[in-house]
Amino acid sequence: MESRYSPKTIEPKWQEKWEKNGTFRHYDRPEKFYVLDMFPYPSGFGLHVGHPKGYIATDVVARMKQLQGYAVLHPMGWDAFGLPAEQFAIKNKVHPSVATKQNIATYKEQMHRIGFTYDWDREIDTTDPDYYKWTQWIFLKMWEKGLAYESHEPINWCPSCQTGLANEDLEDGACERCGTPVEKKPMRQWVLRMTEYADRLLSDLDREDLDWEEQIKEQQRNWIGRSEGAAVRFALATEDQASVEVFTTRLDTIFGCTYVVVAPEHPIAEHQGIRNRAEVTEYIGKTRKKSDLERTELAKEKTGVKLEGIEAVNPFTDEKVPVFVADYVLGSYGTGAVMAVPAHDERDFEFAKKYGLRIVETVSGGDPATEGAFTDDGVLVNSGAFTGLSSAEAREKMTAWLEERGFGKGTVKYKMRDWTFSRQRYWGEPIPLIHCEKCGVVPVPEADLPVRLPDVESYEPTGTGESPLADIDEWVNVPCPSCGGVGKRETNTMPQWAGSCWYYLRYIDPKNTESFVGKKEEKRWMPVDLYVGGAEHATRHLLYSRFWHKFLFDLGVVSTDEPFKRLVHVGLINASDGRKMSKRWGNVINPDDIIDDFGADALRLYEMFMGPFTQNIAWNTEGLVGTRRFLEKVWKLSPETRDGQQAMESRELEALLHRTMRKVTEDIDGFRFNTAVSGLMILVNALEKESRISRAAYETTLILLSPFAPHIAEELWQELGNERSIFLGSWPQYDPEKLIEDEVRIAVSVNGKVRDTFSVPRDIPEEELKSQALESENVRRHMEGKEPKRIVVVPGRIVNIVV
RNA sequence: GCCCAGGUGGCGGAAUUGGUAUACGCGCUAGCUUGAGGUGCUAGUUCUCGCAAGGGAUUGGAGGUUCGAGUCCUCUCCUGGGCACCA
Repeated sequence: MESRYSPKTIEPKWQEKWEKNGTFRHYDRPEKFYVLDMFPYPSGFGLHVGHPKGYIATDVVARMKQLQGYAVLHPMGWDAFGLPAEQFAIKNKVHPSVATKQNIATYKEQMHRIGFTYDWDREIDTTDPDYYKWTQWIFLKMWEKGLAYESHEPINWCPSCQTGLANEDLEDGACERCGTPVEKKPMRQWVLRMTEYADRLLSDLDREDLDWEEQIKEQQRNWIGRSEGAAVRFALATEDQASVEVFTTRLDTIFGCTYVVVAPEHPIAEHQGIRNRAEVTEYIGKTRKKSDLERTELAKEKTGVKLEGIEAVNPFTDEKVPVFVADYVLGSYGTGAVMAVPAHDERDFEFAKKYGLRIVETVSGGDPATEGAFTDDGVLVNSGAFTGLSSAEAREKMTAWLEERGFGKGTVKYKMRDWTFSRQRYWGEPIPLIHCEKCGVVPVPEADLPVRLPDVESYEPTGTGESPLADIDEWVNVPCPSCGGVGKRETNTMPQWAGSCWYYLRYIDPKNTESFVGKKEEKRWMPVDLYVGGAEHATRHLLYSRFWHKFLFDLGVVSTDEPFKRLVHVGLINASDGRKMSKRWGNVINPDDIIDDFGADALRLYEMFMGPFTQNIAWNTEGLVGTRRFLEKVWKLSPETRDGQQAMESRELEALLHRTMRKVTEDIDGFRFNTAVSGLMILVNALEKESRISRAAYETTLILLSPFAPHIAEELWQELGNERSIFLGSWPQYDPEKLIEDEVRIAVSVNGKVRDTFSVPRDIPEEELKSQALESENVRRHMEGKEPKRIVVVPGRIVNIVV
């Protein structure tokens, strides 16, 4: 065989054969392995070389797992609802589904060329009514259980996208999509009670069978933001016996509370007893107009207004303290009111200085007069009966004291908010509810699902808090399913993240019309054994889907309470200039071009070899030369060596072969693809130097290579005369006995510095090793005639002579 | 400010977990091959002194533990990511 290595011919050939023969659909094997990628949003720009990195990794794993005998489920689909398709529709007056279909076709074609093992019979598309029917169904279940509620609280509003946003959709107080600063806007919206699950979302992160990277778990912990503290009721010194409940994590400092602050949204700011009403109203009006960004970043200078005529009573001291309204207190966290302790809180300290308020030290350790607030724990002073206790003891005793007297109780608060779930846009799942004048909110009956997205004249957002759907009278006006009276459909749609909350369940049983997933199928495949995707989803998709999954678990329709057993995040591939790959910078590299020049196998190998998988890395097309050269080397390995004779490997080469079996297996399992590839390179370099290789060794090498470079491996495999696919063979298992080499290289060091090395038989006695070490000329020179004080021998490694 | 991750050749990066630092690959240098290209082949390549043998230095920096430290401990500097007036 003298043919040249031509990926252009062999790659499409095998892709087609695998697909036709169902090479990767062996679902009846006893042991299952479910390996999942975060499915992409099919944008109009197509894939760049960064996108497939994670897909290649899961494909490598999927291929190895299949060779190891598992039934492997490896599906792909499209998270296709979202703003870009809608914006494209507005501009070009085509239905978003048209552009979406085109984009999906492009993505799919690009993916095909890379040679993935996806089962396209299980392909799903979140915008398909047969799919979103079940997204709507799950929403209705949540509504039934009281987890979806209508709210009129001010929400994040992006004036450019003209839609409400969830907290998770913000980046530094701006819209994550378009960068426009977000405003607070009171608006009717649907909200999911995610906080109900906060404690479980947090504590289950510590489950031992949840094999997630610490980094991602930590991000979720921070996002959920659990604080233990106390809610304390401060009575108001007013006639109506009103009170303000504050939340604090530092109850131990309460004797130093010299005022109380409420957020501008707090109802007490409307209290009748306020004498400077005009001033307060003006202040609140001003803060309302500020964006979150302004309220945080720019408001370094704290502002506030004293509520004249209102005083709060500290339950511990019976002392009356003034009450302020100030926007450094957030209405959306805790109780929207805090007890201010300037001596032990930096924010309160700053505010107190500005407004000339008293500063009372109650924890020793600092000096408020000279050093500012002392925020550490310490020993209590000026704290009545609690003086002398440590902060921790005091918190415990003071909480008990509160609870006995009914002034408050120990509480836990979370930073995470409920999920603002409605969008005032077109291209999303319609929320399947009907507003009836008589019955209120009525769910669309299950039999009437899906509620399909109707065609509209204009996709333009209305900006009124309703979606463009509101203009379609014949769609909006429906009889109430409950009383038959006049009803109007809910016109808000679900957010981009809805469809991805449960898609991994649909792959398991994608054609089921009776249920979102069959019970038997669900039990067979869940949980997902390996999930790979971008770290940017740590506090969004990965939180949302855990929330939905736990809900489905409580509902009894799924059998696991965590969806993803093992999670690994993929490091980004940036452009060679270090920036993100983007149309905007003109630095995008298309995988099609790389495949044209180097082949899919070279691309796959390179992306795995570039560097540690989870790390961000800059693209470098020059590097592909190396993986292409490597494949050429593999290609040439065959002619001289496949002579049908029973060649025998040297003990040394055999050891290398078995070490490589172990290395490649363990490295793939551990996501150390870069070192797995380098191990393969070392093996091939060694084989290249041999005049003859046994068929067994050659086949083993091909199998080890096959997950990374499947096309060339399959081609060479079948060149050998094998008729079944290489991927229907079995993964090699190393023999621990053969890992060990007979000869070992020993280093000799004098005082820790290596002075010589020599080879000895592995089981040489220690004494002999010592004497051989002392014979070395160079070693003796460095001993300078001195007697060894001590000789440390590490068998098989090193002899260190101490003089 | 808080929480993660990480600093190793010209570059991407290895290092059996305390035992020969710089594997593997890119690039570079020299040579071969080709009409010409390089996605071909051979040799060399941490820096530094030396013709060589060999010496010295070196894993962001400073200390420490140890026969022995990239790896462990203390302090410190820098980079990337996340959170951030969360009481």
